[in-house]
Amino acid sequence: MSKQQASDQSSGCCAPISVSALDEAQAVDGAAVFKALSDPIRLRLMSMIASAGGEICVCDLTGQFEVSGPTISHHLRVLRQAGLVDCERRGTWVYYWPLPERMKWVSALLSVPETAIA
Amino acid sequence: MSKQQASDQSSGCCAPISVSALDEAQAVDGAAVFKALSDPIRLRLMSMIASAGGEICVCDLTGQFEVSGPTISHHLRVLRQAGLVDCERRGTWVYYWPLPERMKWVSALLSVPETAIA
DNA sequence: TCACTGTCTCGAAGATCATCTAATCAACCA
DNA sequence: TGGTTGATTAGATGATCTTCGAGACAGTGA
Repeated sequence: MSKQQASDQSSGCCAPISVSALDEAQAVDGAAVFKALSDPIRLRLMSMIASAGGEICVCDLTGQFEVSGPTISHHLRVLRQAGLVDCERRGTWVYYWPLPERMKWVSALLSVPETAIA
Repeated sequence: MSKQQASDQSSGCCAPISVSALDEAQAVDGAAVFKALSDPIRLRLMSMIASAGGEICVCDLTGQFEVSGPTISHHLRVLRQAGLVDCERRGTWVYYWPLPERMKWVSALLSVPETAIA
């Protein structure tokens, strides 16, 4: 598990898109993260994982949605491949936790400096 | 033009997803904005519009991409429907500008407070 | 070893999306 | 009025995505 990882542009952050335009590679990487968050179920999963204060068991996630287990598992894999979360099996259960660096990177991409508003 | 507007949750911002979990309505609204940004072409369009320092003509956008004019027009409509940009025809040309409030709302949704990292 | 629980993978069906060409609309100019 | 240019809309097509059921895998406990 947690073998595959998104391309590693998550650390060195680039300027917000409101300051300088993205090049194509940055756009492809950014779009992949936004695509991972573009489903209401995935966004709620991400939000539940991120607000859990550490980590959260899959069994605590599945019950919150009206879709089947395999579907939740699929959505979690998409979030994992986008580099937004990671996971680990411990005994019977699998635990997920957020990767804040990646979230900060995406958030900064969209941030609007005060100087850019006026 | 600029008739249709995204549902108006763009002003009053909710807590970041790393602080409290989203309810379903917030997730649907947020996912719609992320979906609009989930295509590399749309993300670059958004970035070019946001970094133009005011507004930008469609004719300055179309030439930057290897897809046809109607395709660019389609992507711009998606950004418009997500409430991320607005536009106006002036004479022969159509100009687009960013809506920073919406961008700030999305950015804040993903922001990671320092207290939440430790 | 065997049964059971929790989670993931696989393959298929239906829905949605990106893109194109052709046609239309809006503004300008001769 | 008719021609030209810039941009959007309409309709079609191929690709991608969401979801499910069935089955496989990992771990626990009798």
